[in-house]
Amino acid sequence: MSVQERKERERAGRERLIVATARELAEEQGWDAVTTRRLAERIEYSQPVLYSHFRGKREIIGAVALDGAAEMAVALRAASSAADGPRARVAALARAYLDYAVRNPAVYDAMFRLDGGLAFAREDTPAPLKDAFAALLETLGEVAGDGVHPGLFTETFWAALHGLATLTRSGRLPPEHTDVRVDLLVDRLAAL
Amino acid sequence: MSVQERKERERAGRERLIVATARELAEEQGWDAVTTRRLAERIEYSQPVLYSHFRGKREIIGAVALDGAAEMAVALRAASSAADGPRARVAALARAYLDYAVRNPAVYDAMFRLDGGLAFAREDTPAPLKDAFAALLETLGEVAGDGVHPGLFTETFWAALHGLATLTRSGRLPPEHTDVRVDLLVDRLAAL
DNA sequence: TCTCGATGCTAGCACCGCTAGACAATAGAG
DNA sequence: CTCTATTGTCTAGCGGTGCTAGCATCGAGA
Repeated sequence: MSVQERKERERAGRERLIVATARELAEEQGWDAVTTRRLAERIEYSQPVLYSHFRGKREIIGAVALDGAAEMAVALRAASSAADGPRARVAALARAYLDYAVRNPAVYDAMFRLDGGLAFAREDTPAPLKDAFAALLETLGEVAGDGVHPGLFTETFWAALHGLATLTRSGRLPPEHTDVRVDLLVDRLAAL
Repeated sequence: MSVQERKERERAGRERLIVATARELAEEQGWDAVTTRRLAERIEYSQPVLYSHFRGKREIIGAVALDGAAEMAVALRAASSAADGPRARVAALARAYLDYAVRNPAVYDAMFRLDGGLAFAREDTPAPLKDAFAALLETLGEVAGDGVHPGLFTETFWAALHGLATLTRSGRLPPEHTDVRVDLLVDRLAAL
């Protein structure tokens, strides 16, 4: 019986290794460089091993996305709770969000740009994704304003942040004055 | 001399055919399905012909993006000018933008999600891109509010729309209540 | 010690973007 | 009208991709 448990542990460890290595590789050289061959070589196993853990590359992206969501939720809550007053909390949250996107571009892509086969905004949405959204909601919900649904407000604010993050990183918005744009968003969108 | 002209015309015609066919194929089956082989087959030429017009697939995406930008600029100006008053103009503009993204998802991706090798927000930015941004600016600039740079305001508003468009289409935001989110954006962000 | 199932490997599929080099069509010279 | 030179297009192939069939090896339990 203990043999089986050891095997399961080893298997779980290898799965974590795959996900961590995929993330590393993606952050180093971009997701296009994360090929099954390169990934297999880095973990020192053959390609088919990857397929005994994940259905395919998509699921690996999904796994990285879930890790990232949990991480981001922590970062968002930390930033928000370190600030005093609604205005400061919202501003800190927004900055933390964009900061995470800049510091972890590949993970951000896995979460919000690439197809990781994950369900969003549904009952069967994985817990880490729900929790990351909850982290946004906790701070943004209190500045939604009268008669505005907190969830819808959070979604809208999130979309704006996402637009800034993606357009800036792809070079479609100039990198300067990002803070001005964020301030604009915070000052106008939040009902303070 | 006239022979040369005829050849140039034919060449230009074929180039338009390539771009139009790439766009068709992308709208029908997504950009992943736009392979050089399939594209070559549809235009009834061999693959290398594509490379005598474009450096590679990226440039073809860029060409589709430029067509789309010109088209979108027209749509935005039409929507805006058909509305009375700043509030209505901004709302019409926002709806037209999202409407274009929904109706032409592949073109939208070519413009704002994929890498078409185009320069954004610079002096050497292609005219159609500049003009599409100008179309946004014409309407949004007048509601930027005192002391807010019209360009920066337009960028921020655009980013918010882009976020809504991409998150909704990728299933990360539920498709319902899009109009509520847009109204929120218009009412709060614009200084009316 | 032997058997048998689990596990990881090699090899290969169909497809990708892209290109070298052979070949055919055609414009211009004589 | 013929010949040559150039232009244009094609076939074939390179190294890569995600993914999988089927074989070999290893180790647990009898």
